[in-house]
Amino acid sequence: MKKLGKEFFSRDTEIVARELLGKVIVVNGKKARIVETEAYLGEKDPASYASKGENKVSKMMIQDPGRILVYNVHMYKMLNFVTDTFGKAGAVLIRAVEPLNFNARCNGPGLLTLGLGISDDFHGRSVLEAINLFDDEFELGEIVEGFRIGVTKDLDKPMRFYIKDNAHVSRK
DNA sequence: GCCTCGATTGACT
DNA sequence: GTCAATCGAGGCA
Repeated sequence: MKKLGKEFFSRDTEIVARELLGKVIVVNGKKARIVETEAYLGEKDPASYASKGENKVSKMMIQDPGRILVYNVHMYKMLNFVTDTFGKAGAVLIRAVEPLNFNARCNGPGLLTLGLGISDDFHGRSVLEAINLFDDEFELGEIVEGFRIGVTKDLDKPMRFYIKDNAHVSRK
């Protein structure tokens, strides 16, 4: 299996979000396949924290790519990967994964962090060190584009990507 | 310190 | 479809 490096994340957020589908994430000895992602862009994206000035999340979004970004919404943690180049805000939210060597519900951004044991400790650390991502040449089905879920102000462009007919994709 | 809000989820009508 | 649990961050004083 090929391990994903920093260069994978040093590209447009949208491209990274799309190509993250089907990749294998390994953390805490647990393996899961990514089946759903969303792209969050810079200042021009009203749903992105980067459009709300400087804060914990946006400061991480402009860091160098390949970092892990964790934040809270209600009582749940969200797992994101920082994308694009240093100084340019961008991040991909992992919305759903398919568990491979363990058993837990992971069909939602708040649930997969629970299932994988992601905590605030991961915030700011490198994808190359705290988490491993692999490309195992998985045969993707059709990729579906859609609008983001749960955001109050979305763009007029689809920023959500998921694998068609995958049972582990989050709700509706 | 106090108040509000949210990139959520699950239970309910 | 509606609603509440529950908590960190941000705004304000």
